[in-house]
Amino acid sequence: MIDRLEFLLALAREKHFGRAAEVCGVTQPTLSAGVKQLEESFGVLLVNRGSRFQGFTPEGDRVLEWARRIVGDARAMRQEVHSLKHGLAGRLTLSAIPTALAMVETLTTPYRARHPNVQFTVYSRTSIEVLGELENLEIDAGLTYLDNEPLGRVTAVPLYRERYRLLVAADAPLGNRETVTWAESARVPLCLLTPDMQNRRIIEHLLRDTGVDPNIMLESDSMILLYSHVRTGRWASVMPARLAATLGLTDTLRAIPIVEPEASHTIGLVVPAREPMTPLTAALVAEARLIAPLLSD
Amino acid sequence: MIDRLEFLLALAREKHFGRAAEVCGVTQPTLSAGVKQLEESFGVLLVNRGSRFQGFTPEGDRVLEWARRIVGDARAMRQEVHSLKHGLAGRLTLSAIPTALAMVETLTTPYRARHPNVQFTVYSRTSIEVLGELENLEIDAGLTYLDNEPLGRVTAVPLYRERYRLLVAADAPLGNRETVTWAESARVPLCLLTPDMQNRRIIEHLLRDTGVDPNIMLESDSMILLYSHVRTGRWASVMPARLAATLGLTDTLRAIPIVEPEASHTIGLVVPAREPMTPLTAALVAEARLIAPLLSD
DNA sequence: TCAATCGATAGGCAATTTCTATTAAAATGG
DNA sequence: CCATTTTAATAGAAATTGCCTATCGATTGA
Repeated sequence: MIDRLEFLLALAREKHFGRAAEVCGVTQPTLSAGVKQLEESFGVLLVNRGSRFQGFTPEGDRVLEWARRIVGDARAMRQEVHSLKHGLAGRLTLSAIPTALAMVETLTTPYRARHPNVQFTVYSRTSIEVLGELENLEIDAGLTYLDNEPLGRVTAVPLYRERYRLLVAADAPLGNRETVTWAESARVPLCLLTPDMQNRRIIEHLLRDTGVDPNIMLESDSMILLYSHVRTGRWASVMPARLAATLGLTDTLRAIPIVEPEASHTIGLVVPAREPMTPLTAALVAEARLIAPLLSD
Repeated sequence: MIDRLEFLLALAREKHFGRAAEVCGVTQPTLSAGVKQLEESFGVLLVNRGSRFQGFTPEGDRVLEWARRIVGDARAMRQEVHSLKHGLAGRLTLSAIPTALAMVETLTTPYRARHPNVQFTVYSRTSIEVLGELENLEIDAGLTYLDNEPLGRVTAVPLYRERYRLLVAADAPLGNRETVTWAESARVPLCLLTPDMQNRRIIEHLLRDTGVDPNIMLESDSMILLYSHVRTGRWASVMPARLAATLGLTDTLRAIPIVEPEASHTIGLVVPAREPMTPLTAALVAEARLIAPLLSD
């Protein structure tokens, strides 16, 4: 029964019988049969098919909702019983938006000190993907913006506020300034994240609000790629202050506060809104609540 | 998996492998094997055994807690999907304390008018049993005292307050009075419920508080039995006002308010504290909220 | 029209589940 | 103290279920 519900969850995120089967580690006929058995046991069609996956029926959507809950509870149960016997152990899977990747360490390092047997998997994802994966129980927690997109059924712990800096060589134009305006920044050729990233949309919005068309020379979904370009002193970028600080500034590279306006956005930990949480997730939320005051400015 | 968790729930309430198996419709070796498989899959012993059932281990208690939740959710899911297709249908199982049995009708009659395809099973139980059955998901809802024993993990809807009357023949001693005191009632030979019933304990307490040792001539767990005795005019009893009214008074039988003190206790609907509830249960709670104002005095 | 994609179906093998029958251990009762 | 009863575990057989490979039919797109 629970296996079948997992089939349904996989189908919801893959929207494709074959791929969903692969994710579940079974063959496509097995997954098809599993879904069909669910349908027979409920006496209702759950999936609209027409030689290909065409989404769920209304009943299917409801079952999906229950499946998330039941599968989540079953996992939490296993984890809790295991923790009772062997202490906190297992793997925490996180997804973080690229600009928050460098902050993950502030959570994982103290967590590991407390619970040395917990392993981590961290993905770099867009904020939309983070929420989708959270919804489908693909990940245990996410690090993303709390104050923009609607978050859905999650528990959120604010961690810090993202503020923006112009990263630019000291000898380049604007390189000697104490502050720059968004309008000035918009005139500099920039390296930014790709447009599917919310950080890019936020920054591009702030730049365009000045009435100037920004000049985006290079875009990537990798912060390392952006930084390695900026480090040469021949490119510039806009990035969150904490990230710039973490990446380290050379004497030729400056991170200049951008004003007018001094924009900021809240970044936080998001976990599925389940009560009770899995022990691993609960410990992560506890850790986040502990370190949040140390990060706020 | 879910079947195994049901085994565990049955074992929790029967405290006996054989009987639990029977309840689940399998043989004893099957249930034994099921529990053992759960233990193996968790890597922890769940049940203390020594040639007979000796309760659960701490881990077993935790798994039991999760099992209640998961099994409850699985049932709710089935019911909800069925309701989406065929409207509210199925069977609602209730347990009520004997003095509340006559009030069940005020809930079931309007419920049935709204949802004609729902069937009912109603048990007469002690208040302790009601809460136990609720805990183990044996019943969908209960009618019992809300203000005495601790209720546990339930949602409660107050319905009415139980007030006490001396049921006595008009030509018997005290039969002509407008009110009687508890002290006076304690001197009349009475028919009451058996001492395992909370109503009996409440009334006996009120009687004894006067300093008089009550004279309880006959006891039974059946209100019908008590009433049929009192109807002869040769016996007396103490019972809730609403119950006396429902049973009907003859011209030779009177229900006299008992004062000093004018005691009362709240009776209400209790359902498992689950969010969301099963559709059948949710509709019952809605009905209870509707009729509660009509019953309060 | 032809190839590719996608999901359903058929048939066979393997794993699992469940049953009956029996055993071992403990509790009960004379 | 011994015989009987009760209780749960075990062994082995039978049935069921689950999953895989191979294939088909339908749809899509070139």
